Amino acid sequence: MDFAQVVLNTVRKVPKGKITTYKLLAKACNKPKASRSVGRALNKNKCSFFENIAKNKMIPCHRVIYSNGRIGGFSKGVEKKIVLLEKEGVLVQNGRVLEFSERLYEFKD
DNA sequence: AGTAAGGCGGGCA
DNA sequence: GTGCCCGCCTTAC
Repeated sequence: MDFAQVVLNTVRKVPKGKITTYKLLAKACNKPKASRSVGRALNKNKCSFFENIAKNKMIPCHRVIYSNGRIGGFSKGVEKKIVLLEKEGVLVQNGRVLEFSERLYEFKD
């Protein structure tokens, strides 16, 4: 299993209405320092929700944000992710997730 | 409080 | 195999 695949599989575990961070994702993959690669892995897999839905992959990359509660750069479509987050019940304002810590989903196994 | 620089880790040319 | 790229994180100012 490739690291990227592990990451994708992990992101898929995030329930609707919840979010996570790259750091937690990296930690969940047993690579706590690979937070950067995590983001790259998602981008590599072209995690443009629609495309994933079409492929039945459903990788909610928009649920993955920074550790400081800010939205990442994503694929130049941050605002679109914000809309999706709001549709899932996650309020976002000024590029930040409201009650981010409470909505944070740690992969506590 | 916000901003700057450094460092670590995998993917890809 | 080497080097550069990045959707990051953390520490320092």
